Amino acid sequence: MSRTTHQLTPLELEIMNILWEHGPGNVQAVAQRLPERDGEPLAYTTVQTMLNVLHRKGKVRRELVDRAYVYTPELKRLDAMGSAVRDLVDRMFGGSAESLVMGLVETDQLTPERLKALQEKLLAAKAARTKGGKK
Amino acid sequence: MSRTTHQLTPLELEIMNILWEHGPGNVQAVAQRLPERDGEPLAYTTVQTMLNVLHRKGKVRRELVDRAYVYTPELKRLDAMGSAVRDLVDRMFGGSAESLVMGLVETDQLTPERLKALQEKLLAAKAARTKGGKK
DNA sequence: CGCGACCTCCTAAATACTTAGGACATCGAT
DNA sequence: ATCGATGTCCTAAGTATTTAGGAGGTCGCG
Repeated sequence: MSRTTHQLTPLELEIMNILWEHGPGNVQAVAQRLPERDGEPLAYTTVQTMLNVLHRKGKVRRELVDRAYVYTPELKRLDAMGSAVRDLVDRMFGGSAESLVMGLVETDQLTPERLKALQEKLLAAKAARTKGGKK
Repeated sequence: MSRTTHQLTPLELEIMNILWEHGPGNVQAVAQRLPERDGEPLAYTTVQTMLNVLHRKGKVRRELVDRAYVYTPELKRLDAMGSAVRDLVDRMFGGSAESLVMGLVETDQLTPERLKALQEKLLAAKAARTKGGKK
């Protein structure tokens, strides 16, 4: 067993983001939504190559529709988030998620006030889920 | 101008972590603290190369002591944290720090309860700082 | 003095990531 | 039937990252 996590590379992630946000699409759809690189868009074949890579790695599924393949995310966004965050927490914050949140505050990316509001919302949501809820 | 941020690569970060935690050190000190790779430690010269790279990039300063260079972090840990987190937030959470915290909870890396405790601590600290404090 | 220990610098090579061109197939329209 | 648009596959090359060997310098010791 080697690296089970197989973190997404930057460009792979950009493409997955497009698929997660706009739903399944073909090469053209993805290419159109990718932001330009130094004023020039990425070549069609470049995007295609990346989608191929993603497919080979099992991160997307594909299906022939008309002439072109339509790519659909296989990897769940939440799973990608989970491992990306875990990765950062391990590398940079000694494995402590709390440290990451503190870091967010210390580097002025989040104020304690906003954190409080968010936390209350999350707690409320959890309470609701526990009491009434369908899981 | 190209990439101003110049994110640290994984191995660069590992080395910076050692320097941040244990203070300035020479190649040997760093090499000893790096965990093994597939059962074998990294070669002395490999560590040296990395320290060279870090030096060329201005992330560390170095100073000849006796025979060997002693490397000292130039980049502040907080700055590295800041840009690593900002990077993740941008790539994965659409620029929203709150989304990152939510992600932490959704992926079971942090409970709302622990978040609450943390948030209270942070608010208290801030209040103290604002009222009495130095800084 | 010559040797081993220790260290630096230079250089190269393996791997991973990004980028993209060219060959070829198919469909629809001229 | 040919042409252009569109799409795939294969392949290669550029760049970044990681890994490490070899040449050569200096110091202390027998």
